[in-house]
Amino acid sequence: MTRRSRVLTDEELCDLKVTDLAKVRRARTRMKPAEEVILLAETFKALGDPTRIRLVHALADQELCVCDLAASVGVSQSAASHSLRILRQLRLVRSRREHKTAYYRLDDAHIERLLADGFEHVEERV
Amino acid sequence: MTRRSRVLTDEELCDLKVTDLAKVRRARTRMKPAEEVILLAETFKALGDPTRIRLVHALADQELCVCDLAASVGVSQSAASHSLRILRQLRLVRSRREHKTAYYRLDDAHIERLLADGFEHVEERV
DNA sequence: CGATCATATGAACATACGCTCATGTGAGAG
DNA sequence: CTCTCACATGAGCGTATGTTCATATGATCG
Repeated sequence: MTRRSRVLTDEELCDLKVTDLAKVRRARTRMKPAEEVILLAETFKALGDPTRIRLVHALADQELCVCDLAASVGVSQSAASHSLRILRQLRLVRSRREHKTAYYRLDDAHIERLLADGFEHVEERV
Repeated sequence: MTRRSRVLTDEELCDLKVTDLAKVRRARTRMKPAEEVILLAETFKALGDPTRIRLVHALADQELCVCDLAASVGVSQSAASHSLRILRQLRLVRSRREHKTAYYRLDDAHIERLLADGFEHVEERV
């Protein structure tokens, strides 16, 4: 999903100049494993779209079915469904079926906090 | 930067079926203004890339200059500089100049929390 | 069975993205 | 002044993204 984002090999890294080797070593030691970094990037990327922000924000308050979500955020049913699939694959939302209807809600409490932190950050910029 | 993400007009919305009008009204009332939503989407999109996640994570710990950042996250100086500009434009990082060197650090404490929340979320998925 | 409803999915299109490569800029050193 | 250093930026590339349109799925009803 996310670009392969190749990290330079050690050999290629030798071409890069460094001014403070201790700091670089420290940063590289602390670095999270590639798998986690990539998964987190995919998660943020999933939230990096106004429609999906609106979907998640709408679900922070109440459970909604697909057609009500589409109407709430102002996109077609198809567009809502495509976006919800992306959010579902990244465990940002989950759905349950009741008869013919699929009800969506946030997957866990982290998501709401992530969104709230984000809004808090942008609201400082008026 | 982020796609225009047009929200359907009221007229187009009439074509959408709704199962619970009260819930839809509630969601639409609670919805954040478009400007904030778009800015937040741009912010998450900026974090939606492994290289920029690594840059921000490296800066959570210490101030670093561009060449040390490039070496820390394993990309070329040019790629690091391009990515840093995006993070700077969204007020995720800020830089100061000292002689010929540009030192970067996180712009505020929110960013570190946003990243920590994100890692906490993905770490639950092993 | 066939018809309908709510949702999911595939193809296709225009646009956006992240990297590399080449070059620009501005401060310091000689 | 020229040269170098650390960084910034523009062009161009292959690829990824978000939407629409058309169609598929799967449950419910007559």
